[in-house]
Amino acid sequence: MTIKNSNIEHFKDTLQREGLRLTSQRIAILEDILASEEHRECDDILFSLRSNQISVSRATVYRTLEILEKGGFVRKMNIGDGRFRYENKLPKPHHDHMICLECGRIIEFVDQEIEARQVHLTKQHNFKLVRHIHQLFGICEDCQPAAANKGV
Amino acid sequence: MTIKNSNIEHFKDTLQREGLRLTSQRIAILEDILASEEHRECDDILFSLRSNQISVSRATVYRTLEILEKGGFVRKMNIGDGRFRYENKLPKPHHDHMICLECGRIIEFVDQEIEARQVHLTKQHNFKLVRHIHQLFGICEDCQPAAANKGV
DNA sequence: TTTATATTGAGACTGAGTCTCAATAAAGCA
DNA sequence: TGCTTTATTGAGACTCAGTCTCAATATAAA
Repeated sequence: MTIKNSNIEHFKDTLQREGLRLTSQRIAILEDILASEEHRECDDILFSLRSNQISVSRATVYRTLEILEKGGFVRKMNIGDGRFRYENKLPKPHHDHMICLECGRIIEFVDQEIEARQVHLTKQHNFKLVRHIHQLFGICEDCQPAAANKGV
Repeated sequence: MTIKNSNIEHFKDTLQREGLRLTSQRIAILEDILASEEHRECDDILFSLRSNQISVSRATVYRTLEILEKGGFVRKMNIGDGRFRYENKLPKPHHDHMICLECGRIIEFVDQEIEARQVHLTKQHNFKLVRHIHQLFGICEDCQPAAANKGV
């Protein structure tokens, strides 16, 4: 069985457990997300589907993204510009993001020391850690000459 | 000179440097923010002003918040719910936030090891760090019994 | 004062995301 | 296979935070 098919099977199980139905739209959206490594917003996914001659409504994309997020297939993230982005979460271990302020490029990172400090700090406050966001904003390698010319 | 007055003076300088005018609305908004230690959204500030019989339009609050943010008087933050919050930044050293998913309470924290690791990680990627967001979401001490009853 | 122009307020507008509801399509069952 | 129940879909109305417009007003400098 291919990885893709095993994901579809896993999705099927998730839906069944929740009393939800397996529809062609839901499968198309999941497949589109599995095929991308980007951090996309809803409309990016919608247009990607359309470019493959798959017509799904915006409402259905939002609804399906919610199911996929709850099921752990997708990670919903917010880089502070007021819009949400979604990334394929399936084969990936936990990571955080560096975000280039010039070009929007996203670099993933993970650091065990930081993870450990977070646990330590929350314990100090008797705070039960559920999840976290850690985003480093700056200028990526490729944009540094350009940014310097603009006086950043 | 009081701390409050020195802040107003500082604000006056900032405005002058930018060719902006000192208006009663701008002073009222700055004073309201200086008087609060909370992480508030625009409307909270607006209603706080109104409760002091100060009438300012929403547009002016947004416009002034932008000036205050650029001038380093205010920190604009996003806790992932699609709305922006503003906090008085003046007397405060840098810090990050733990956010209670139950009650919305915000606990400030700072950790030098994490700060150092961030610098280290960005250097590895030749990424020029400008600012960062680090938010720990979970259940605060006070909400843990309540959350347990709800099966969280 | 007078003048030039920055600022304000009211409300129109924008855009991401949600909701509504009639039409459609899964899924279980006979 | 066809029938029935009910979850899902699509289109577009709606919401809500935040932005923009523009005439009226207020500031600052002369």
